[in-house]
Amino acid sequence: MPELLTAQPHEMEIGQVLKALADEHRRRIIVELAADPSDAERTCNSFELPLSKQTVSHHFKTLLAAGLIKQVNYGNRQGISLRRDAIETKFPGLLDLLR
Amino acid sequence: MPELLTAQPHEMEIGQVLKALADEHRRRIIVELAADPSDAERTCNSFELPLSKQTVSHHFKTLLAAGLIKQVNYGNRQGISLRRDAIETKFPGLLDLLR
DNA sequence: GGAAAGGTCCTACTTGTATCGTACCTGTGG
DNA sequence: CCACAGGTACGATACAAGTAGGACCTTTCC
Repeated sequence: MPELLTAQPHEMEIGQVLKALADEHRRRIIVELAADPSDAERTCNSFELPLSKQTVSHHFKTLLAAGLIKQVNYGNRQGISLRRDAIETKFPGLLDLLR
Repeated sequence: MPELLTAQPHEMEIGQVLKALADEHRRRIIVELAADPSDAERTCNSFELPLSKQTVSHHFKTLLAAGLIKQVNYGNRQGISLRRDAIETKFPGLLDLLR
Protein backbone atom coordinates (compact mmCIF):
# COMPACT_ATOMS: atom_id res chain seq x y z
CA MET A 1 0.00 0.00 0.00
CA PRO A 2 2.13 2.82 -1.32
CA GLU A 3 1.32 6.18 0.21
CA LEU A 4 1.42 9.34 -1.87
CA LEU A 5 3.09 12.37 -0.34
CA THR A 6 2.22 15.09 -2.79
CA ALA A 7 2.38 17.71 -0.10
CA GLN A 8 0.56 20.60 -1.75
CA PRO A 9 -2.70 21.77 -0.27
CA HIS A 10 -1.74 25.36 -1.10
CA GLU A 11 -0.21 26.71 -4.28
CA MET A 12 3.47 26.69 -4.99
CA GLU A 13 4.97 29.90 -3.68
CA ILE A 14 7.74 31.66 -5.55
CA GLY A 15 9.80 32.45 -2.46
CA GLN A 16 9.80 28.88 -1.26
CA VAL A 17 10.58 27.61 -4.75
CA LEU A 18 13.53 29.97 -5.17
CA LYS A 19 14.88 29.10 -1.73
CA ALA A 20 14.65 25.43 -2.63
CA LEU A 21 16.45 25.94 -5.92
CA ALA A 22 19.10 28.22 -4.45
CA ASP A 23 20.86 25.22 -2.94
CA GLU A 24 23.33 23.58 -5.25
CA HIS A 25 22.48 20.01 -4.26
CA ARG A 26 18.73 20.46 -4.52
CA ARG A 27 19.16 22.19 -7.85
CA ARG A 28 21.16 19.23 -9.06
CA ILE A 29 18.34 16.89 -8.09
CA ILE A 30 15.81 18.94 -10.00
CA VAL A 31 18.06 19.26 -13.03
CA GLU A 32 18.55 15.50 -13.12
CA LEU A 33 14.83 14.88 -12.80
CA ALA A 34 14.06 17.46 -15.47
CA ALA A 35 16.54 15.85 -17.83
CA ASP A 36 14.55 12.62 -17.96
CA PRO A 37 11.56 13.17 -20.24
CA SER A 38 9.97 9.89 -19.13
CA ASP A 39 9.59 11.21 -15.58
CA ALA A 40 10.35 7.79 -14.18
CA GLU A 41 10.39 7.40 -10.42
CA ARG A 42 13.76 7.61 -8.74
CA THR A 43 14.95 6.70 -5.27
CA CYS A 44 16.57 9.34 -3.05
CA ASN A 45 19.68 7.25 -3.12
CA SER A 46 19.98 7.22 -6.90
CA PHE A 47 21.23 10.79 -7.11
CA GLU A 48 24.56 9.95 -5.53
CA LEU A 49 24.99 13.23 -3.70
CA PRO A 50 28.18 13.62 -1.67
CA LEU A 51 26.14 13.87 1.54
CA SER A 52 24.89 11.67 4.34
CA LYS A 53 21.53 10.03 3.83
CA GLN A 54 20.05 12.20 6.58
CA THR A 55 21.03 15.33 4.76
CA VAL A 56 19.77 13.97 1.47
CA SER A 57 16.47 13.17 3.15
CA HIS A 58 16.31 16.74 4.43
CA HIS A 59 16.79 18.14 0.92
CA PHE A 60 13.97 16.01 -0.46
CA LYS A 61 11.74 17.20 2.33
CA THR A 62 12.50 20.78 1.31
CA LEU A 63 11.78 20.07 -2.35
CA LEU A 64 8.54 18.33 -1.38
CA ALA A 65 7.46 21.27 0.76
CA ALA A 66 8.18 23.63 -2.11
CA GLY A 67 5.95 21.54 -4.33
CA LEU A 68 8.66 20.72 -6.83
CA ILE A 69 8.52 16.95 -6.44
CA LYS A 70 6.11 14.30 -5.37
CA GLN A 71 7.01 11.27 -3.37
CA VAL A 72 5.47 7.83 -3.10
CA ASN A 73 6.31 5.95 0.05
CA TYR A 74 6.96 2.24 -0.59
CA GLY A 75 8.06 1.63 2.98
CA ASN A 76 11.66 0.79 2.39
CA ARG A 77 12.15 3.24 -0.44
CA GLN A 78 10.67 6.43 -1.89
CA GLY A 79 9.46 6.95 -5.43
CA ILE A 80 10.60 10.46 -6.32
CA SER A 81 9.32 12.27 -9.38
CA LEU A 82 9.17 15.79 -10.69
CA ARG A 83 5.89 17.74 -10.58
CA ARG A 84 6.67 18.83 -14.08
CA ASP A 85 3.20 19.93 -15.12
CA ALA A 86 2.57 21.90 -11.96
CA ILE A 87 5.90 23.65 -12.30
CA GLU A 88 5.45 24.38 -15.97
CA THR A 89 1.97 25.74 -15.35
CA LYS A 90 2.88 27.98 -12.47
CA PHE A 91 6.38 28.93 -13.53
CA PRO A 92 6.72 28.36 -17.26
CA GLY A 93 10.30 28.11 -18.42
CA LEU A 94 11.71 27.79 -14.93
CA LEU A 95 13.14 24.32 -15.44
CA ASP A 96 14.92 25.40 -18.60
CA LEU A 97 16.73 28.15 -16.71
CA LEU A 98 18.43 25.68 -14.38
CA ARG A 99 20.47 24.29 -17.25
CA MET B 1 32.20 62.45 -11.82
CA PRO B 2 29.72 59.63 -11.30
CA GLU B 3 31.32 56.25 -10.86
CA LEU B 4 29.79 53.14 -12.39
CA LEU B 5 29.61 50.03 -10.25
CA THR B 6 28.54 47.39 -12.69
CA ALA B 7 30.25 44.70 -10.69
CA GLN B 8 30.44 41.87 -13.18
CA PRO B 9 33.82 40.73 -14.39
CA HIS B 10 32.53 37.14 -14.48
CA GLU B 11 29.26 35.86 -15.81
CA MET B 12 26.08 35.81 -13.81
CA GLU B 13 25.86 32.54 -11.96
CA ILE B 14 22.55 30.77 -11.49
CA GLY B 15 23.19 29.86 -7.85
CA GLN B 16 24.01 33.40 -6.85
CA VAL B 17 21.07 34.77 -8.81
CA LEU B 18 18.61 32.37 -7.19
CA LYS B 19 20.00 33.11 -3.72
CA ALA B 20 19.62 36.81 -4.41
CA LEU B 21 16.04 36.38 -5.56
CA ALA B 22 15.12 34.02 -2.75
CA ASP B 23 14.92 36.93 -0.33
CA GLU B 24 11.55 38.60 -0.24
CA HIS B 25 12.88 42.15 0.02
CA ARG B 26 15.40 41.77 -2.78
CA ARG B 27 12.77 40.14 -4.96
CA ARG B 28 10.50 43.10 -4.34
CA ILE B 29 13.24 45.45 -5.52
CA ILE B 30 13.74 43.50 -8.72
CA VAL B 31 10.02 43.24 -9.35
CA GLU B 32 9.64 46.98 -8.97
CA LEU B 33 12.54 47.65 -11.29
CA ALA B 34 11.24 45.18 -13.84
CA ALA B 35 7.82 46.79 -13.77
CA ASP B 36 9.20 50.06 -15.13
CA PRO B 37 9.80 49.62 -18.86
CA SER B 38 11.73 52.89 -19.05
CA ASP B 39 14.45 51.48 -16.79
CA ALA B 40 14.89 54.85 -15.14
CA GLU B 41 17.44 55.13 -12.37
CA ARG B 42 16.15 54.80 -8.84
CA THR B 43 17.69 55.60 -5.48
CA CYS B 44 18.04 52.88 -2.85
CA ASN B 45 15.74 54.90 -0.69
CA SER B 46 12.93 55.03 -3.20
CA PHE B 47 11.86 51.45 -2.61
CA GLU B 48 10.57 52.18 0.87
CA LEU B 49 11.49 48.86 2.35
CA PRO B 50 10.57 48.34 6.02
CA LEU B 51 14.26 48.02 6.92
CA SER B 52 17.12 50.16 8.18
CA LYS B 53 19.22 51.89 5.57
CA GLN B 54 22.19 49.69 6.45
CA THR B 55 20.18 46.59 5.70
CA VAL B 56 18.83 48.07 2.49
CA SER B 57 22.37 48.88 1.46
CA HIS B 58 23.36 45.28 2.16
CA HIS B 59 20.59 43.98 -0.09
CA PHE B 60 21.69 46.18 -2.96
CA LYS B 61 25.21 44.95 -2.52
CA THR B 62 23.94 41.40 -2.86
CA LEU B 63 21.95 42.23 -5.98
CA LEU B 64 24.96 43.98 -7.45
CA ALA B 65 27.21 40.99 -6.74
CA ALA B 66 24.68 38.70 -8.40
CA GLY B 67 24.78 40.91 -11.49
CA LEU B 68 21.09 41.74 -11.39
CA ILE B 69 21.49 45.51 -11.08
CA LYS B 70 24.00 48.17 -11.87
CA GLN B 71 24.73 51.14 -9.70
CA VAL B 72 26.05 54.61 -10.44
CA ASN B 73 27.61 56.41 -7.51
CA TYR B 74 26.70 60.09 -7.43
CA GLY B 75 28.33 60.64 -4.07
CA ASN B 76 25.31 61.37 -2.00
CA ARG B 77 23.01 59.01 -3.80
CA GLN B 78 23.09 55.89 -5.97
CA GLY B 79 21.55 55.46 -9.38
CA ILE B 80 20.10 51.96 -9.36
CA SER B 81 18.91 50.26 -12.50
CA LEU B 82 18.10 46.77 -13.68
CA ARG B 83 20.55 44.91 -15.91
CA ARG B 84 17.55 43.86 -17.94
CA ASP B 85 19.36 42.88 -21.13
CA ALA B 86 21.98 40.82 -19.34
CA ILE B 87 19.31 39.03 -17.35
CA GLU B 88 17.11 38.43 -20.34
CA THR B 89 20.04 37.10 -22.34
CA LYS B 90 21.35 34.76 -19.70
CA PHE B 91 18.06 33.76 -18.09
CA PRO B 92 15.26 34.46 -20.55
CA GLY B 93 11.86 34.68 -18.92
CA LEU B 94 13.23 34.88 -15.40
CA LEU B 95 11.88 38.34 -14.68
CA ASP B 96 8.40 37.33 -15.77
CA LEU B 97 8.36 34.49 -13.25
CA LEU B 98 8.75 36.84 -10.32
CA ARG B 99 5.33 38.26 -10.90
C1' DG C 1 30.19 76.90 6.52
C1' DG C 2 26.90 73.96 8.52
C1' DA C 3 22.97 71.04 8.47
C1' DA C 4 20.55 67.52 6.29
C1' DA C 5 19.82 63.58 3.17
C1' DG C 6 21.39 59.39 0.92
C1' DG C 7 24.59 55.55 1.48
C1' DT C 8 28.57 52.73 3.03
C1' DC C 9 31.79 50.33 6.29
C1' DC C 10 32.48 47.82 10.33
C1' DT C 11 30.82 45.31 13.98
C1' DA C 12 27.63 42.63 16.61
C1' DC C 13 23.54 39.95 17.25
C1' DT C 14 20.27 36.68 16.09
C1' DT C 15 17.92 33.74 13.13
C1' DG C 16 18.07 30.27 9.68
C1' DT C 17 19.82 26.31 7.54
C1' DA C 18 23.00 22.69 5.91
C1' DT C 19 25.15 18.93 7.94
C1' DC C 20 25.56 14.66 10.43
C1' DG C 21 25.23 11.13 14.68
C1' DT C 22 22.11 8.07 16.87
C1' DA C 23 18.03 5.70 16.94
C1' DC C 24 14.30 3.73 14.65
C1' DC C 25 10.95 2.12 10.98
C1' DT C 26 9.67 -0.71 6.73
C1' DG C 27 10.08 -3.92 3.02
C1' DT C 28 13.20 -7.44 0.63
C1' DG C 29 15.62 -11.58 0.32
C1' DG C 30 18.44 -15.24 1.95
C1' DC D 1 13.60 -15.14 11.33
C1' DC D 2 17.11 -11.99 10.68
C1' DA D 3 20.37 -9.17 8.35
C1' DC D 4 20.44 -5.48 5.26
C1' DA D 5 19.25 -1.48 2.48
C1' DG D 6 16.58 2.75 1.88
C1' DG D 7 14.66 6.48 4.52
C1' DT D 8 12.82 9.27 8.36
C1' DA D 9 12.73 11.63 13.10
C1' DC D 10 15.11 14.02 16.52
C1' DG D 11 18.83 16.47 18.38
C1' DA D 12 23.25 18.91 18.19
C1' DT D 13 26.53 21.77 15.76
C1' DA D 14 28.52 24.95 12.87
C1' DC D 15 28.39 28.19 9.42
C1' DA D 16 25.67 31.51 6.57
C1' DA D 17 22.76 35.33 6.21
C1' DG D 18 19.44 39.12 7.60
C1' DT D 19 19.29 42.84 10.60
C1' DA D 20 20.58 47.13 12.85
C1' DG D 21 23.72 50.58 15.75
C1' DG D 22 27.50 53.81 15.40
C1' DA D 23 30.72 56.30 12.81
C1' DC D 24 31.76 58.36 8.65
C1' DC D 25 31.65 60.03 3.69
C1' DT D 26 29.70 62.93 -0.25
C1' DT D 27 26.76 66.16 -2.28
C1' DT D 28 23.02 69.60 -1.98
C1' DC D 29 21.14 73.66 -0.28
C1' DC D 30 20.31 77.51 2.78
